[in-house]
This record gives sequence, structure tokens and C-alpha cells, in this order.
Amino acid sequence: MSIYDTLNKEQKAAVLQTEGPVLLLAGAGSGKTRVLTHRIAYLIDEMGVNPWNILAITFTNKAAGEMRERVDKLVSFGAGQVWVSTFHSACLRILRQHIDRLGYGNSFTIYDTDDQKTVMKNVAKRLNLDPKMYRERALLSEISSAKNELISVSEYEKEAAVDFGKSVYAKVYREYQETLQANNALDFDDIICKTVELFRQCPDVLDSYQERFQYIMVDEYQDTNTAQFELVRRLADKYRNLCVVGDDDQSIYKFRGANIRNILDFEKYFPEAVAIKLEQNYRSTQFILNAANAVIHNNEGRKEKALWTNRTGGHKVLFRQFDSAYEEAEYIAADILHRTQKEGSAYKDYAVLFRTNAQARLLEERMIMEGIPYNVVGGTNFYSRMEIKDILAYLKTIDSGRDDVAVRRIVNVPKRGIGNATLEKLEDYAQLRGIGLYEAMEHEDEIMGLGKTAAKIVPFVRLIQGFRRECPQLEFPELIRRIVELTGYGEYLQDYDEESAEDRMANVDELVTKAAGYAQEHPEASLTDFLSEVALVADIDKVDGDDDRVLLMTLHSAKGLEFPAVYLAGMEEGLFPSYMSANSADISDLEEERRLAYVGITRAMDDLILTCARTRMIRGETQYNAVSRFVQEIPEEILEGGTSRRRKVQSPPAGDGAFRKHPESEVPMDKGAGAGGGGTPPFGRPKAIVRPTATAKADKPFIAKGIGSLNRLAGISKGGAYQAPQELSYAVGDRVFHVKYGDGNVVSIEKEPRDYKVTVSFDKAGQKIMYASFAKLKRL
DNA sequence: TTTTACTTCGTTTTT
DNA sequence: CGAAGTAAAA
Repeated sequence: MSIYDTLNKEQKAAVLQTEGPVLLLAGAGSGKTRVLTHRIAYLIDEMGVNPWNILAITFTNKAAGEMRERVDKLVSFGAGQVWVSTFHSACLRILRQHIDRLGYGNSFTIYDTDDQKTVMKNVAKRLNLDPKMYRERALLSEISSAKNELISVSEYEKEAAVDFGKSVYAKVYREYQETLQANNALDFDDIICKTVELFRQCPDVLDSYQERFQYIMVDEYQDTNTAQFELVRRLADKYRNLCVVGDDDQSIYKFRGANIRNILDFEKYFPEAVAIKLEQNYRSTQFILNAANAVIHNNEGRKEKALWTNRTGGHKVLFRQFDSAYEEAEYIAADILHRTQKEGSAYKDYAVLFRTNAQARLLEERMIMEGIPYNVVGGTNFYSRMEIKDILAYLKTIDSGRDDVAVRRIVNVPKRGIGNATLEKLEDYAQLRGIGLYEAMEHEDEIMGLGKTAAKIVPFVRLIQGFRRECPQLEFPELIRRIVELTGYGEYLQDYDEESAEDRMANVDELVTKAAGYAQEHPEASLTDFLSEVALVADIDKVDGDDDRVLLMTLHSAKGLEFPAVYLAGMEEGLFPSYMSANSADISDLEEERRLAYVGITRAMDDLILTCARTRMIRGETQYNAVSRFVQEIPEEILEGGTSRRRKVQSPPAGDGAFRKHPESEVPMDKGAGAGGGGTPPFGRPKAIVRPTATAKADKPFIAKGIGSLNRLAGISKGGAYQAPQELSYAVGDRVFHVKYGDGNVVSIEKEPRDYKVTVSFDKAGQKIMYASFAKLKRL
């Protein structure tokens, strides 16, 4: 019996259809990842395809990692040669090789949303735009959609000549793009569309990749945008072995430019395509599946699918409404605790999903109070924290110095007395000479009118020059520590905000740890490589499946995951569906929201619990919300539970508690009740519901700010977290071994507050300075 | 030039 | 409620 016999008929067909275009319509939980991995295995083991010639594109790095792992297990040999990556990292790899053909430097930097805003702010200022009329957000989103549609600056200008409303945007687009190029930077959208541009302009480059990737697979195809489609289409144009997998019902990234027509029209672009539907669901119970089907059925213009399962039994979908969001959170935490104790299930069997990141906080507080180990996925990305961005800006400046945004960020951090006035003079000079900000600072003596501030610039330039000199000798973690040390960044954090300083410093330490891990895994990597790796990590990527923790995340982050028990919190009109989409003139906005509900429901394997609150604080205002229409769309016969008017849920009722015995004795839902579906708040609202201040104050210090600090709270250190060694097993003069550099002699050892600084003269690699906790030197 | 006190305004969602 | 931006003070 072969591994392929475990597949059902359709899955098997999809695996065996290796040649030509394939459209795989895979419903939620229908085992599409299994199909993809088996297909890769089949290509290699049975069809004799060189693993080198296979490209698999996933949505997140985490998904890529999982797929790689599974392929490794399945394939007898050579799985490591398969390219499994996201669109962004695949394109980044390609661009690092060839972007010089488009007039950029190959060590370009990547701008995140924050950096984009900074650039846009400057652009708007330069063009004298009224910030009230033209918001950065709006400008950026217009440019982003243009890029996602592969509309270049000059094409946009042509459109603007006809459409007067676009003329301002056209100017902004040009200015923005020129600024990026001057800084040798790409934004997220550029990573994709510059690759397409590369393929368009350099047929030889395209050809080499077409030869390389003879078999291409794309996961989550419903979330690709036009640029990504074009990219894939060109790559696959020669051999036409393109297999896309997706589910139009799970398309939830329209706001990011995802074009649902990519999947709906696939057969138009590839008329010879074979379409296969996967409709058997292996994940959820019949109840959960029915609920999902009932909800999604309200959408129009979708490819009809009939998801079915042979899983019988299970529990009905549970619905509970609470007076306040606090009670909702209390219930969820208490219920999880109760279930884990009753059923002996693990914490990682539970996920709490919600529409907006802001909802995480209340839930988080409650988890802490109940002592439940948890992780919040998303929110502020680790790499977008102030302190991390500061350090990264130093690294970027050391690495290239062409990135004005980075230079500007750190030039006065910590305070060096270089303020706006000075910077403006520097920028004028830089503009005049056509050089970067940092370069201008190197010529500080040539600039008129700087006066005595010129003297403040010199030490900064010296500092950067010093780092650059040391850089070749230092590993990334040591370099980061050196930055912290020489700039006095620790003291700066203290100065900045005493309360958060410790947490922030811990984040910096975590960055050091990450840098060490990266350096170890990629011994040949340059600073540029490290910086670009860091730019593309999503929050979900860092979730460790082995951690026994409840996961708290948005519905968007939950895509592609599954859990035995899922809580969907905040099922309220105005929140989910959001106020924006519910009131939108465009029905498709609401439909996307409904697909999101569908994604949420289908994450659950055995138990699905929907909760909502009558009142909720949003932006400092108490809002009164009706039950979400998505709850109403679930047939009553598969829904259980109702409203709870009790003020406090001490502990959930054991077994089939009171509220479950008599669901009919309580109002099951607010169907038709209250002020109507629009969620109009009643007049004469009471004062905001306030919890006892004692509690509120008591748990405040415990609100952890991220995964890193949570681990510290729980006293857990993740693998690789550094531990300053008490004593070293080697001394000056000893022969030691290092994983990367080989053998060498210890030249000197310096004790520092947190660690030992060891200088080793390696036989082959020369002299290096490293920290003992990372170097893991072994005495010979 | 930097710090501070005050006003304004808004987020769905993220690679 | 907060972040972020603005005006005024130090």
C-alpha cells in the first residue's frame, strides 16, 4: 500500500494530475495541504521530477515551514531542494539577485507601514498638500492599490490626464516612488511588482526562472492580487504546470488588493485547466459544518460547493450573550479552565478569535487572572516596536546609510541635540548635492549656517564609522549589543519612560537572541540578509505548535489553522460585521465579512462557542450592540444557549448546567428586539460600566506587552534565550572550537555586567570578538 | 530647540 | 481611551 492510498478519490486525482494547469477548489478542512504535500512527493518520487524544479508558494512563513516539514517526511530524498516560501520571500530572493537591472542597489532596504507613513508625510509636505484633504493613509492606499494592479507611475499619470481627480495622486505617486528609489528602498507592494517588472524587462532572467520552476503550486490562491497572479502566470508560462489551490469562500483579503476573480476566472486564463473540487471535510462535526454552510449560503456570486462530513455526533454550536465585554471575557476564560479540567484537554486545544485586535486586551487580562497560559498573535508586530525599530535603523545605517528614513530615525535617538532645524538644513544640502542624509552629515563642515550644531553631528558620524569598522569582526548579536552600549540606549529607554524601560530592554535582548539564532542557522548571511528576513516575519510565524497555550488572535490570523475548540468573541452588529462593512454601499464588503465569519466557524473541529456582549467600550465610549446577523443566520436547531443576565460568572456550571437545560426559558437571541439591526444606541445611556478599580489596578502591571514579556512573566524562556554563564570553561590561551569558525586561540576575556566578551583568534577566520553566551565555544 | 499641555480624531483586517 | 499632532512655554 502506498502513501497515496490514504487519499480520497478527488484528492488522489489532484495528486496524479501533475501536468498542465490545475484548479483545485478546496473547501475548508478538505485536506488541501495534504494534497499539496503528497503532490510534491509524487512529483519527486514517482515522476522523477528534480526537487530543484518545484516551487510551492504559501501564505505565511509558518505555513511554508509546516509544508516543508511534511514534505521532508514524505519524500525519500532531496526535499530540501524544493522552494517552499511565501510570495514575498520568494520575490525578495529573486530581487536580491537581479534588482540592479532595474536601477536599484541589490542591498535595498524594505519599508514597513511605519516607514511608508514617514515617507508619505515628507512627500505631502514637499507637495504642499493639505493634510486634512489628503490623509497619508488614503494616499498610501491609493498607491498600494495601483501597485497591486501593476499600474506604474507613468501609466497612472496617463490615467490622471483623463481623470482630473487623480492628478494629485499621480504627483504623490511619482514623488513617493522617487523618494523610495533615492533611499534604495522597496515597500511591501514593490517586492511583488518590481519582480514582475523585472520579468517583463529582462526576458533572460524570466527564462532562467521558468526553467528553474517547472512545477509551481500556489496555496490560498483566493487571496492573491493581480500582481501576484501576473507573477505566477509569467513564471508558469513556459511549462504551464501550475496548480492553484483555493476556496473563494475564504477570500478575506480584498482590502489588501486580493482579487477574487483570479480564482473565479482561472479557467479563462488557462482554458486547458483541469478543475477538481474537494468537498469532503475532515475537520469539523456536522453541526459546525452546517452552521458554516448556513452562514456562507447568504452570499451571492460564489462557486457553489457542498461541504460534507461523515463525522456524526458532536455538540451543537453554543451561543451566549453577556451584559458587558468584561463578562464575556470572564466567561471565556472560566470556561476554558473548566473544560481543560473536566476533559483533561490541553490549553493549545483552544483558540479565541475576534474581529479586531483591540478585543485582545480584555481577554488577555482575564487569562492572566485565571492563570491560563496564552499567546496573543498579532497586534503590534515585534519588529514594529519602537525600541526594535531604533536598533534596526542603526543596523540599516551601518549596513548602507542610503536609507534616509532610518538615519532620520536615529540621528537624535538618544538625544544628541540635533533637532528639526538642523535636519532641515542637512536635507536641503543633501537635496542640492543629490546625496543622502548621512552622506550630507559626513560633509558637515561644508554646510553653511549650521553654526555650533555642526559640532554635534561629528560624534554621530564617528559613531557610525566606528560601527562600520567593527562590523566585519562582530557577529550580529554582538553588534547589536555594541550599539546599545555605545549609544547609551539603555539609559535612553530609562529616560524615555521609566515604567516601560525594562520591558523594552527585554525586547532588545530578544532581538539579540533572534539575531544569534539567525546567525547560527545562516552562517553565510550578511547584515542585509538579516534585515530583510526580519522585515518579512508575520506574527503568526512565531507561534510554536508545541507550546501548550490558548491562542488569542484575529480571524484573519486564524486562517489556515484548526483547533478542537474555538470561541468566536464579539459576535455583535457594528463589530462583526464591522460598522464600516455593514453600512457600506457595496454589498461585497458585507460579503467579505461573512466569508470571515465562515473562516472563523470552520476553524473549529469539535466545539464552537459564539459569544457577544450587550455593551462594549469602544474608543472610550460605551456602545450598545445587537447580536450579529451572522449568529442569526445559523439555524436555531443547531444553536444552543441564550443570554445570561447574571452579573458574574463565578465558574461555569458543571456538565449540562442550568442555562443549557432550559434554553427555551430564556430569550435565545435579540431577534427583532431592541432598537433594530442598525445598532442605534438608546438615549439616556447609563454611565460606562466600570469594574471595581481595585481589580483594574491590581492586574495592570501584569498586562504583558508581547510574547517575549509573557514568557518572562511565566518564567519560561524559549529555546535559545540567553543565559549569562557563571563561569567559563576556557581561559586566555586555551584552544577552543566554534561551530562556524572552527578552531582558534582565546586572546582575551573581558567581564561585562551581563556576559563575557571573548576575543578569539581563529586559525582560518581570523580574529573575532564575541559574547560567551552566544558563541558556545568549546575548549579543546 | 526642546519640552509641555492641549486638542483632535479614529482601525476592522496584514504580507 | 489613546496616539498623534499642534501651539505655546521654557
